[in-house]
Amino acid sequence: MVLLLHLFTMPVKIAIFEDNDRLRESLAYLLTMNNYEVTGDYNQCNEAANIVRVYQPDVVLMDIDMPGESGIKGVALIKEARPDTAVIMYTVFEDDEKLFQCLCAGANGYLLKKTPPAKLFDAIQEVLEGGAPMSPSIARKVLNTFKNKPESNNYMLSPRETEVLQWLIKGYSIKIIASEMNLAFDTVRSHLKNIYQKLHVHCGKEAIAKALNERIV
Amino acid sequence: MVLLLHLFTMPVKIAIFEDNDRLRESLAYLLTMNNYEVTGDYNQCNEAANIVRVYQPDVVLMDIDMPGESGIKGVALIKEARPDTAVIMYTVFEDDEKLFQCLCAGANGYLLKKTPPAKLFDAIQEVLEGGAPMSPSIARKVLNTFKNKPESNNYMLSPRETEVLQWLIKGYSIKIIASEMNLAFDTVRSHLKNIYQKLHVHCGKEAIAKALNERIV
DNA sequence: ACCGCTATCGCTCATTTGGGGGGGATTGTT
DNA sequence: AACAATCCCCCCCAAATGAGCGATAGCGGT
Repeated sequence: MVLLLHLFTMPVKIAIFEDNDRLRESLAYLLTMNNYEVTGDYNQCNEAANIVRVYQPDVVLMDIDMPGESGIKGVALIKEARPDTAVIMYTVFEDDEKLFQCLCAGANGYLLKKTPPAKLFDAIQEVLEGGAPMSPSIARKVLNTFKNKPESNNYMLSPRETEVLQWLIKGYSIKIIASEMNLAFDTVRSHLKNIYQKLHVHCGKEAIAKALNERIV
Repeated sequence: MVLLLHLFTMPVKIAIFEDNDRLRESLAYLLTMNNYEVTGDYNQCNEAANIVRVYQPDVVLMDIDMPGESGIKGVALIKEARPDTAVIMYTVFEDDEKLFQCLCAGANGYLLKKTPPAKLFDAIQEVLEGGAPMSPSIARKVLNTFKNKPESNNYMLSPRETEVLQWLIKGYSIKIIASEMNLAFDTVRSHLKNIYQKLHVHCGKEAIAKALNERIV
């Protein structure tokens, strides 16, 4: 509701970071023609923090490959300077490495450059409404990170062993675990020995690493 | 390309799992009227595995709250029986718990029931193209899981200490780390001592737990 | 030239841990 | 009744580890 009012009273302010001059100017033109206010377009993002502080754009379109600081760093700068600014990545890269670096830096959306203009407008609208516009292949990658590996879980830990493991992965020592669970010191060790066997590891550190990486918790 | 051909030759097959009779029938009607082939609509998903094996739907719309097995279990069943079937959750729930359980089970999309029909068709199209349609608020939740906590990292570990820590979180022993890094046993121990101080922990297990949970790696 | 920091290595000592035994109690299955 | 699985407890020993000392060498900043 508030948002719609806002849209009627003043145009959406957008900043563009993109080092390809032609593309950047095309984008600015396209957005301006569609009643967006382009507060500025830049061919590098070294000054991104100051720019968003001064012009307070609602949305930023951010390329990744630019001279100077990369767009990934750019997102971080912007999110630190003005968290309310929504940042949509706009890039040709679709490798996991760059994608997840951007997401970790706080990007609100991730569009591939092959996105048609109509979808671009949709995306801007969506991010303004609190969404997270992503190109289909990107969204798929993101969801896939949640899928469990099928083989990972079944180590047939008994309930009690699972419980001990949960204390272990908090970094607690045997002695502490024993007192937390109201067990004898040697009982906990006994459980641990069985856990190590079932996980095919030979010390607590390996067990913690394996448990946390394969989410057996 | 292949996909478009497919669309022209035969309608998209859809199965619906939804325990609200009125809603389920409305959906089936709506889809049928728009040239989709509804292979079946069901008020519970206990037999989901067999159903998708027999009718081989391209897309499944899956509710969560149903009598018998929950829709979350339903996704898992379907994905195990026929991974090629795209499953779109269609539910009123937007709590993190259920959301991430569905994603872990392998859901390909997640729509809230307040989604207007037009968007529903868009979503079906998107999932067929290999995307991951999500309601805006859901997509935002998903992206937020990637954002780093800002305060977490800066423990001022030196480059060398970081390197030692990276070996440590793989579960390696001091002796192994020393040989991997071509260092003396006591040097590694020395680094570890400093790491423990900087991380405010007092043993390797705690360090591993902290490093993995706060992604200092 | 001095200082601080890091990286490297060394030495003790007490504690923790892993690996190997063993046994008894309970429960559910065959 | 026999059996397997789980849970609980105990002992011993060798290795790994944490904590406390100290030392040298290099490197950059003042």
